[in-house]
Amino acid sequence: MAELTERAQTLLKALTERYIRDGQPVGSRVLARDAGLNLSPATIRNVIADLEELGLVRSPHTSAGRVPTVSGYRVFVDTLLSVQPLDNSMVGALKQSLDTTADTKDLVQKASNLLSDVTRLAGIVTLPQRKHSSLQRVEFLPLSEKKVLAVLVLDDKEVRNSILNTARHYSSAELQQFSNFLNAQFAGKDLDEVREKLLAELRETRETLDRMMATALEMADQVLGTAEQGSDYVLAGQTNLMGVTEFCDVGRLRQLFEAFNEKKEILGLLDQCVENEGVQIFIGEESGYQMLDECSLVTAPYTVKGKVIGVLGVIGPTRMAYERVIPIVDATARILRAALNSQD
Amino acid sequence: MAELTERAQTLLKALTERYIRDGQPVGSRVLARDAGLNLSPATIRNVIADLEELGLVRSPHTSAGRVPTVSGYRVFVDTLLSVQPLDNSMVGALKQSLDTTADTKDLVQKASNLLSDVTRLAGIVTLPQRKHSSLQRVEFLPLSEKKVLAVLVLDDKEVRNSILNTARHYSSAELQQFSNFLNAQFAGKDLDEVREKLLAELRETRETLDRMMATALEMADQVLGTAEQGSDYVLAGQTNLMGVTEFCDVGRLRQLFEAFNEKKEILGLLDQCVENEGVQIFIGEESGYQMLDECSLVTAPYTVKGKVIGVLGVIGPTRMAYERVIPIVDATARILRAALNSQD
DNA sequence: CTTTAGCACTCTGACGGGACGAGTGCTAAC
DNA sequence: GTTAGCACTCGTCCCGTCAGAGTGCTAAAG
Repeated sequence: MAELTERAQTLLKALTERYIRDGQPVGSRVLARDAGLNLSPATIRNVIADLEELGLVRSPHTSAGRVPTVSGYRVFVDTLLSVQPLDNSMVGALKQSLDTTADTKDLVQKASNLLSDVTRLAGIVTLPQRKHSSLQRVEFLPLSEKKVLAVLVLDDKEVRNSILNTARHYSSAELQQFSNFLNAQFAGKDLDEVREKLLAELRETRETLDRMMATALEMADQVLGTAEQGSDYVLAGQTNLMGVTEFCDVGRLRQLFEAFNEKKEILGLLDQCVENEGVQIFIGEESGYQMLDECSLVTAPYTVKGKVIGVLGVIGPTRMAYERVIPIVDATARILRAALNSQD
Repeated sequence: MAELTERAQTLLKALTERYIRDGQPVGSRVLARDAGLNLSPATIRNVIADLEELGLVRSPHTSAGRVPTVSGYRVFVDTLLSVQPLDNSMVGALKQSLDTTADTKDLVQKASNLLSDVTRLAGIVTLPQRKHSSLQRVEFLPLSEKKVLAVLVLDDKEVRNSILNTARHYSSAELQQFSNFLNAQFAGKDLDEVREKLLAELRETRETLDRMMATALEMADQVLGTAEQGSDYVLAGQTNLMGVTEFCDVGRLRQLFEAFNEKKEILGLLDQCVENEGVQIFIGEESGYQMLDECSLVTAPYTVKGKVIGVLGVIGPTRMAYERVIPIVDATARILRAALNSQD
């Protein structure tokens, strides 16, 4: 692949940019004017023919211009693209919209909106994976005759409560005891570590027949069960995709939206981006999911305390303005990280 | 309007049903076969001409069949419609999917999914209006140096927490005092009543300079502020609408989806249904919102302890199977009410 | 007076051909 | 290596035609 001549590269770049701009197959004539090289259309045609040979462009039909293929886009984003640095006012604006006072869920929602607003495409942000976060404390409050409210504090920004149905009534004092016991045992530990120890203790304690501890542990187990939600994401700005000419067909659009509802597959795809540091791009069928056929996905992971805990990105047509979208996704990831890490 | 002859009614009914069934303008020939009356197409045409005069049907173009107008639909649903009673197995299935263990938010989400799944249209459920519900208790927990977690228990199913940023650190003991004080004062009272008393006390207490009480009240005020979210709704199954032939145009579809995102207008519409007991129907432009032009909305309010606290319903094309949708909406409202009222 | 048959009329949608424009590939000349 | 010229191929747009569906009207039958 590296044996593309400089000229061929320039032309592929010009062609792709042009096609991204106005969505029409690009002919040799416009390319001659557009590319800056002082060449006649005929020469251009020769070079383009080579590109076609290599599978980087193709023509939709005999006498139309050329359109980048998936490989063409790949080369374009990997080696030809000149990303526009984000101007500072933009960064400021982004930062401002993600004020740090909100809780995690809010932040994620806002980040998603932000991405979709700024790119005019669909924004997607996974909820932070909390299984590696530590348990700060647990509280139990009596709610009614046979209901107990469990409050799980994960960190400064993340609190979850769940309602437990109990076999009998528990008094405030009893519950307080439970809380104290559990906090002494588990506070500060990782959630999955807690889970593990919990099960071990549960087995052991059953044998020693310490009713109170057993109950406390069972309760804790229940809470963790409900708290350990599967991963999920927040999507925003799907309607933006309806403006895109590629999806003028309702059938296509429907497929896409149904994929969004399914979540499983999209999540699988997003999971692949977790390892990769920095911006990652899936173009069209590269994703392996054919409902994202004419879509590209631009993602970046975000971290808390150095650990990657989620992914955010933008979904749009393959024909999207990568040079604009990439820095935006990148910046948003950094800003979200900053917002999540701020401990004020 | 009541001066429709029996025959005209029968024909309008047959025509509407037929049109709902297959979406094509209905001609006199099919109507002659379909309506059960033993009349020739020619006779039918005369009657239909009268209906057109009355504005109940219209033809899309000169030599097409007829289509019901909004007024036509109105007459149809108000006086001609024979709603199918829901068979019991269906009711059972509905009940089952709304198990009562979930919390309010979950229930609402599930109800919405249910509506959309069963009707194959879009389901919509407003979140319960909680401003008339009573405050069961308040708890404050220290979270970190200058953060306090406030837990607001509204009732057995509804717990909210919010994180307060405080001016200085408060100890567990202090916070416990606050909780006790507030619970003594306000537990069991309506939320807006609490709010009112709170403001009054706040003024008074400032003068007496009781620092502790003042702080407690201020905190409570903050919590109430965050807890009193504006009304909102949960929508499900929008993708179902993409299968509907009426919305084959992406532009239309987009308008509709953007209206869903706006929420304000839809909420305004739903609010109108709160007063009305039982199922209410908006057909097409009747709603007054032109983004719902070719849509109908079938709603029913749901209650808790006798008070209407929300609305649920279905959004679909005017050409929807009312006789099926109406009982489903009705039943779902009852089932949701049962689920919300169960106090086990 | 109501119902019906017959008929002319109108409109839509599908099909097909011709003109046009865009763009290519090839060849031969620079 | 580059370019101009030219024949060729498609896709699109614009009719004109034709069949089908359904109407409105009129005149006859019940």
